[in-house]
Amino acid sequence: MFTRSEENYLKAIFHLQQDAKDGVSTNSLAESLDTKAASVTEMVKKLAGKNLVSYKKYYGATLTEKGTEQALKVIRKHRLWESFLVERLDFNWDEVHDVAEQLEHIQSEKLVDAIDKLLDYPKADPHGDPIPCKDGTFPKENKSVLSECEIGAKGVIVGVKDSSPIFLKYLDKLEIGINSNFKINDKEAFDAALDIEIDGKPLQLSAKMAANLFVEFL
Amino acid sequence: MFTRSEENYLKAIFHLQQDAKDGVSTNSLAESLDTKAASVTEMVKKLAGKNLVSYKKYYGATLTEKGTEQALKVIRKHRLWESFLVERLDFNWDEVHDVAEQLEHIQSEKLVDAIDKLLDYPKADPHGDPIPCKDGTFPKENKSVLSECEIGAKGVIVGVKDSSPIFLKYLDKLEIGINSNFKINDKEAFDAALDIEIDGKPLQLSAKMAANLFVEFL
DNA sequence: AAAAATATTTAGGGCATCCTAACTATTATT
DNA sequence: AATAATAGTTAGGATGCCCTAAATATTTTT
Repeated sequence: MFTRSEENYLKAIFHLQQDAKDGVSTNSLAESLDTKAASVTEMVKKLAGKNLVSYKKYYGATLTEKGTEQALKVIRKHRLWESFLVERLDFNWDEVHDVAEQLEHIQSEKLVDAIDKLLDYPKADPHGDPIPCKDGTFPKENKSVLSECEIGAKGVIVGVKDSSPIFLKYLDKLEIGINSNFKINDKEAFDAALDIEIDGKPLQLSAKMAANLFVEFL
Repeated sequence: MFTRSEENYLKAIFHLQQDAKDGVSTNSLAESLDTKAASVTEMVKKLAGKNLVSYKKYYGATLTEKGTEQALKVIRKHRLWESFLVERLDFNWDEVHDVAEQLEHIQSEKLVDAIDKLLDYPKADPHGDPIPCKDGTFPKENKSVLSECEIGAKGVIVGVKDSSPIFLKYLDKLEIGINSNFKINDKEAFDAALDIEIDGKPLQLSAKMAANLFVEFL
């Protein structure tokens, strides 16, 4: 139906759209796809021709409904495969991304659905990112950023904002993971570091760390 | 490491090499890859340049050791994925081929090995084809073609020669599958049809059917 | 062994995706 | 508002893999 390249562009546009409210810029797409602006312009035109994005010269691209649908299918596959790798094949959460980037392009609805069923319809991937439902809707989420929580807040880590291996491995080292319990004891006035307990163990978390952890309250 | 197209060529050459003892012809490759002879010539030259096949103009192609190794890796992946689809995702044996054709190109040794382990190191895929070991050797096989067995022979179906959905579905209809027991009661002089019992149920199998079933004796 | 049939290769293009370099539009600075 | 800086587009070319048509080699037939 769509080429691998087209799917990658749609996915990238979808993700960049989440932050920036206007059209996704050529340069940001080029950076996120590790390609050059000229290639992006070309592809975006092609996608516009297929009614997957709407595109106005010099003003960036936005996914159409059709494009969003397709992007979500790819993201769904990516996150389901990541879940499968961790849940069933004992991959660590910092080593699933590249493989999932390949697996997300496998064309077989039957296969995705079977993986979904095998995992008992998971709501989130190993990084806590929500897995789109078949119909393109997202499961309801209710998460906050740890750095924005009040002193005294208690809850559970439910996701990471940054999924880079370097961050994930650091969390492993600190024994912080999805489902870890936390309680914020204090926040340093100087650098906004948190005095926090994770699964009962007290430690300090830098503001940058805390800004990349999603939590839910108990 | 290698492109999808290169991998497909290597695999096709490997399979065609099994029958024909001299080099694999341009035309047979073109047919089996559903492409044109001119494209084959071009690609075979490219593969020869990479030392994956040895090629003499007008006399066909043969895999080098390096090419064989690579072909076996792809075949291993294909057969492991087919096994996974049937064993863990409840695919039927007639619907795994196309998906496995995609999955076989996923680049991740860790992934293949994990699937292998998950399935407890299977020796054969759902069609009874042997799964190459990691080191490129094949598990020992000891199978015969049903049509060449003697009257009175007893044993177990262990594989199919033809894996086309049309044949596989027909076998399903007749309730013949891998591990079915058989006993040859008679062979018709006229058309070599077999009077046979499959799992105790007597039926007639045409010579053509019998020629596409592999068996092992008890 | 010459002619006919078949198989293979070469020549010349096409399409998808990428690239660099040159040009143009938009945005930021003064 | 003019100029400088930045972002985006266009032009032209490269690569990988495919194609058709024409040329050539091999094999089969007579």
